[in-house]
Amino acid sequence: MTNIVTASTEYSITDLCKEFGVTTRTARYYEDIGLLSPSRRGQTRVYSATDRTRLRLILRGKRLGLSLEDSRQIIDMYEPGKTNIDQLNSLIDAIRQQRDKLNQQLDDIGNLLKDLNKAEANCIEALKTNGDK
Amino acid sequence: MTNIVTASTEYSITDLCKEFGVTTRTARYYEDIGLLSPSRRGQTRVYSATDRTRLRLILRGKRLGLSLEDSRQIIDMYEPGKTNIDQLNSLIDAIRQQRDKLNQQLDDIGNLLKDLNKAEANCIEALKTNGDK
DNA sequence: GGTGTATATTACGTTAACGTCAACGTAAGG
DNA sequence: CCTTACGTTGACGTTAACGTAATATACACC
Repeated sequence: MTNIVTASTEYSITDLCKEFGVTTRTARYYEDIGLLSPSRRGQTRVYSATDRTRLRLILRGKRLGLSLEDSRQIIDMYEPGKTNIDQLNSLIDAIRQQRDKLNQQLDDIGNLLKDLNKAEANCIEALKTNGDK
Repeated sequence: MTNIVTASTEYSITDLCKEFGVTTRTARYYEDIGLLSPSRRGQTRVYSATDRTRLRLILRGKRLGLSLEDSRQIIDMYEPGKTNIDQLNSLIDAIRQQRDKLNQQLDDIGNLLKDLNKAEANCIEALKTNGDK
């Protein structure tokens, strides 16, 4: 696999996908919608460390329930390219909105964790009293 | 709206939906798939405090990116009805899995918040240097 | 030289979670 | 009595995010 000559940091599509537990279809789909843009050796896709990072960020977003468009927006925040003042301001706005969502999630997770603890305690209690039969 | 005679804690579909910012279609859909089961006054749905709570939990789940099936599972954890030992054990297992997911999310949120802070700092910096023009 | 194994493109299929009509019933108000 | 507001049940439509199958190319191995 991993070519020896150009070994710097390149990944075949299957290697990269195996690493992250996604299918090749997924990687190609992300390319279709412009979330990834690996270079090509002939026809074959060659993924760089940058591509890998982007995929990692996308999947992190998915674990948080973000849409691919949300992830795209967030990833774009890292390499702004924005020069216009209006763009910068709306970017800051977007950042704050995402942060608000995340803080709401933090709150929700805290509550849900409490609920789960109670539920677990109930189960364990039920198991004890049930063990007496 | 809110009937005066039976005012204990009842909600019409529109009232409940307005409160949570969802459409009536959503509430009816949740009923279709068995996530809500309001009582009826004639044909008309009457939502109780319990129904309200369930809706609240569903929406909390959504904010965390859970599927409706995940939310159903979690809500079922609160009123176990489980009597069988095997059921109790698999329930505990489910609880732990959900908790693992939540801890992963906590980790992800922490990292993402850091990233957003950096991005914001970059923006503000760019605004300063841009302001000199 | 056949037999895999990885790659590609194209294209139709699928699932969740609703949106969006349409068509109708009913109770209240002017 | 007519309108307005809110309620009901269908039922087809829609979007995101892939799954899946068909077909074709290229390279390694025995």
